[in-house]
Amino acid sequence: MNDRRKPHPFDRIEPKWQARWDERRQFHAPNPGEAGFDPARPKYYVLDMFPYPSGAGLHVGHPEGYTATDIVARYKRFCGFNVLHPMGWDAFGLPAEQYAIRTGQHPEITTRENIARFKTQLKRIGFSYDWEREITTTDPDYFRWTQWIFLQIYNSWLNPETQRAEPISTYKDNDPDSVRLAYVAEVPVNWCAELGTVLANEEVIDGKSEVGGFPVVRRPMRQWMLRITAFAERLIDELEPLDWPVGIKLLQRNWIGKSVGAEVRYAVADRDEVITVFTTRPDTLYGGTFLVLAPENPLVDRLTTNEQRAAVENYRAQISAKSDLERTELAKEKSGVFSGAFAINPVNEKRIPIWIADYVLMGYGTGAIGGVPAHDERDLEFARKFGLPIVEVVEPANGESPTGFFGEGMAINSPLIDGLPTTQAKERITDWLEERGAGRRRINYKLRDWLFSRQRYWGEPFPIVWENGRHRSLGENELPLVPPPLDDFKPTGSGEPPLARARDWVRYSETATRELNTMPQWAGSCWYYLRFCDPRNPERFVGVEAERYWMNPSPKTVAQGTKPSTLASNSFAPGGVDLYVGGTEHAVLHLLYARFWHKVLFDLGHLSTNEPFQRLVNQGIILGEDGRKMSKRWGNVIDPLDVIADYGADAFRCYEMFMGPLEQMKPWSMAGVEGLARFLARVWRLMMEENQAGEWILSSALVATGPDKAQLKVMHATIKKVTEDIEALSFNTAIAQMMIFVNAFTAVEARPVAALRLLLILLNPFAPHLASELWESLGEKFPLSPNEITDQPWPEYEPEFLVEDEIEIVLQVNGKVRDRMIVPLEATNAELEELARKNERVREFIDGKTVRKVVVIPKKLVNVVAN
RNA sequence: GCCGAUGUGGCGAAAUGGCAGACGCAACGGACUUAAAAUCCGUUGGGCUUUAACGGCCCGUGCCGGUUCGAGUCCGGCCAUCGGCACCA
Repeated sequence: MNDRRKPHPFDRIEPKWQARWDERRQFHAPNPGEAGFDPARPKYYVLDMFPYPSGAGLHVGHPEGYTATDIVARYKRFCGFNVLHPMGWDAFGLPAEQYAIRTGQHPEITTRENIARFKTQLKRIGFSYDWEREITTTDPDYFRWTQWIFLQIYNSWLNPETQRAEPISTYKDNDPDSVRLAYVAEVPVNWCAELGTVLANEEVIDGKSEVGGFPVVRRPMRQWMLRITAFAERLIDELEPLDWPVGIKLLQRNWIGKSVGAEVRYAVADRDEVITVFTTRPDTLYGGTFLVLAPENPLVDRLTTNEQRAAVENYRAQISAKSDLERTELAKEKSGVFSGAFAINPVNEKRIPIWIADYVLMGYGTGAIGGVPAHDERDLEFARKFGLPIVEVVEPANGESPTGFFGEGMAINSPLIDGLPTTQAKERITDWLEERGAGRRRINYKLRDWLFSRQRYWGEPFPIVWENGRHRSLGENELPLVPPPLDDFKPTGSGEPPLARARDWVRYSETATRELNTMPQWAGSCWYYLRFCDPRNPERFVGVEAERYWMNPSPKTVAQGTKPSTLASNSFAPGGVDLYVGGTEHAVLHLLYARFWHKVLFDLGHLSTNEPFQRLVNQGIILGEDGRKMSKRWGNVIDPLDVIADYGADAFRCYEMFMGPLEQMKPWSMAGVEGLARFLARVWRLMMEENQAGEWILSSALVATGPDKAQLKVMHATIKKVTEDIEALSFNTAIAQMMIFVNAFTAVEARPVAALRLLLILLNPFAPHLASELWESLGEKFPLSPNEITDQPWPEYEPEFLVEDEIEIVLQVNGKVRDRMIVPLEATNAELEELARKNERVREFIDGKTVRKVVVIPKKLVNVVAN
């Protein structure tokens, strides 16, 4: 590789332009009110999911999305937009803390080093970030506002009347702590002993921690929770108008998991107790032959009869000993125990047994269900195992057996609703329940409240103190609350967070102590896109004017016709980041959490839009050359800097985009990079040649004369294709078109400078160093004022150059291509048919047959149908 | 099990229902060179066919069927791979 002559001097020109861009503050986007701000320009906010600066550095997967957004950013600047294109660091996180535990090196040092490495890599790729807006979530100037936002959440509640978050002061009942959007609860949590911390459900995969793969067990602990469930409905509804991939919307909807149904109250026989269950099929109530409680349900203690107590306790002990993993692994076989108690089915007054089984989850619904074995797969399995009665109450339309039919049909054996189809039966029976106070309509969500505390050192401390067993918030003037210095970052092992070691820090006053938990890593990434709008503001998390400017659609963009929303809601205010690109791994959690925080801040009047990200695109994973996922284990990880050393940043960027559609998973190919390097070298040699001393000088083939007709056609076809493809993020085909352009101009001896200049503008977003350098070189001999590529407008194509005088018409017989002919553009359909019928090849194939029909598609083809 | 995405040459991939395989990689041939590299020009889905020559014919977009003058594209049914969820009542 090294002994090969470099095809063009990228190693010289790339650092040159990168330095120049820095000196000129080329990509700094001025805010309203700042010097250089031009209110006439529309804005465009294009954002990458900012990385966690790991010790391993970037691999070629990261820059795929970054290159895509960089192309869009540079393109939009040519189009006259004021472009916000920032980058920063999601720097709190477990790896730095674990490294600190192993080595004693403070996570701050590790983090700083990792950031430096990442930044070097990103700069070497030539991304046009506004580095003056760089932010780091571990910086006190940043996390003071993370803490401030937490206090906003802590000090508000969701008013059920308005369905909007309001200051807690508007809550008039006597226990505000019971409705705060941030609250403390004793909840069964995922405790990971190895990591010494609790984890969110989402961070637990198959009963093991997502980080490290350590075992996780359920255990009740006192934790901070965020009331995201209060926003479940809005998180579903307001997803609708967003320009996101349908698959991601679906993933979010499924995660929230809305179920519409009814709550049914069962009186317990001979006891003053009531069991409430949730069902989506109230129409099957007559088929309910038993109730099942989750083992953790507190009712179990009160209902179990003395005869059954030993058996029940034994069962509960078995269940609690199981990890979540075992519980799901053993899910194939139903287990359970009879409580000894009975309930009364409200629709028919029948006594039905109350069972306890772990297939009923405490965390969903009411932790109790009505067993309808005929029409629920799980209940059927359970009933068969324990010999419980099966009553059929829904008849399928196709005449199959009702038992084991789980779909919708017609109600039978149900006096109140017999003969009704399921939908109506549900309505009727729910009305009946509501009239008698035996139940009511109810919507349930799979989404749980967000477990927000972690027992870690390397995270944002909670701005909370405890006094007399109660929590209260710090004042805003006490922020940022910086973590205390520590030497020992290890978990204490008891579940008490490492911050407990900082005795002096913990003591807030004579009578008050600080909260010891820290926030999860998600916290910093929930609002970073807002801070980018105004990253140095010392007064506010984001300035009012900056937020309004960057987060709302430009008037021009709106005029261009964003579709009016179908959503008629008082909480609807369209806008947000114009383009957000990142991996699918954040399809659910990060996006859901960020949307939640955004809505709280919007409701409280701190923001002007109700959603953070208007348009979302997921880039696909880049696999190793062996087709496997890139990982240290397979030794197939590729470092961008190695690629750049051999082929240059421009070739790297172009290859990343040429590999295939952005959203698709695709394997890396070094030979492919070489191909793109060759393409760029061909561009270089269109304009440059070597003199006898081996120096690059302007090519003698360059001419000041205008391009000819054929050349104009290629030029305008390329403008059209590249422009449309960038808008559609189809970068691979945009590059293919530029290759066609280059191939066309390689073949000619006299190359019009105007055509080459056009190419350089179109190529600039993809290969900015090369395009800038060549543009500058052309200016030496062919002066232009102003002679700066970035001062050029994006070219517009003229359709007149694309139309031809003559066009090729395909001739088909029975749908098969048999010949083609060149005809004048203005040829009529009748003339085309006439020519087709006379065509020798066509006649050959219709010979001896009868022409049934002739299909003429103007400017395209003639199809003669004959048999 | 449920939901979603994807299936096109040796490889990465293109194709508003209208010439399948643009563009690139790899391979092969040629020019330049003492030679190689680099560069430039050409060939390259499969099969069949004495085509003097420009060639010609058939098949081909995971499989089966349908709609249509015409299907990679639309519809129905399968199969395979990948991803997500997974006792959510």
